[in-house]
Amino acid sequence: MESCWPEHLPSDRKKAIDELMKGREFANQLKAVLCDSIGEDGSMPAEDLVVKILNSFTSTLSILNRAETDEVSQFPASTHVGSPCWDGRKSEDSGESSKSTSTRKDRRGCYKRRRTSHSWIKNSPELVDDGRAWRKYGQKVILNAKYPRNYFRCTHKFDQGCQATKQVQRTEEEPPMYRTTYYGHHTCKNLLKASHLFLDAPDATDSSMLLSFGNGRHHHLTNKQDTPFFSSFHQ
DNA sequence: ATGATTTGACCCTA
DNA sequence: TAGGGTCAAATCAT
Repeated sequence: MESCWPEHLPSDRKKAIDELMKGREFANQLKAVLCDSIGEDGSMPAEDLVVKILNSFTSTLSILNRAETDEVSQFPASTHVGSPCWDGRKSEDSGESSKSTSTRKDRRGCYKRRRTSHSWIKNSPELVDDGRAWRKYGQKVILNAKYPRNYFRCTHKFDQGCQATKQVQRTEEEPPMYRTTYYGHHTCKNLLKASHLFLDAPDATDSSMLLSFGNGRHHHLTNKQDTPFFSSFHQ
């Protein structure tokens, strides 16, 4: 498998940083070129794109630099040994048996600190499809929040080891507002859905970017999965 | 049959 | 200990 990142190779990291700095420099130059050639009408999607690229470079560089100093012990050493580096939870090699309380206890130490990982927030009045395949894995009622928070991970977490997750929470503002907090970057190859977006052919049956927002811990719905979804494409 | 969602329990951090 | 993040069995949808 090509799952684990070469995080323990400082020389590779240096090279990666070097390459990223070069890339950022090139993006800067590209931006300058674009600024020269773009008209005065104010709309410059290309420059917008460049800005995003630059932000991406900058973020990645800061992640790498930070990791060099204080994220050395981000992952428990045991997770690198003989188990998938992205989780290492399934350590019950004794087959099933489970059911006992001891299997739950095995989760000890498996959580990572959220604070140290890179994140960014996106607010939107609608639930917009970001072109990625997400899988909902949890929902929590948050203190002092009117709406529950929804937790998503990348669908390819286990088959490609993609670490990306996101949280979506509706704010209490009058025009409904959805705050999406992204954690980590996608390392998976997931271009199928993205191309679907550009084709603008939602097929009506596969608008898989669906989020649910109940009013609390229990949805007061007639049926369990009657109407718990909002389609991001319905306008 | 397979994959996604729901939801209560578990576990970690502050 | 409370609040929040994650797991995983049960359930639902395709």
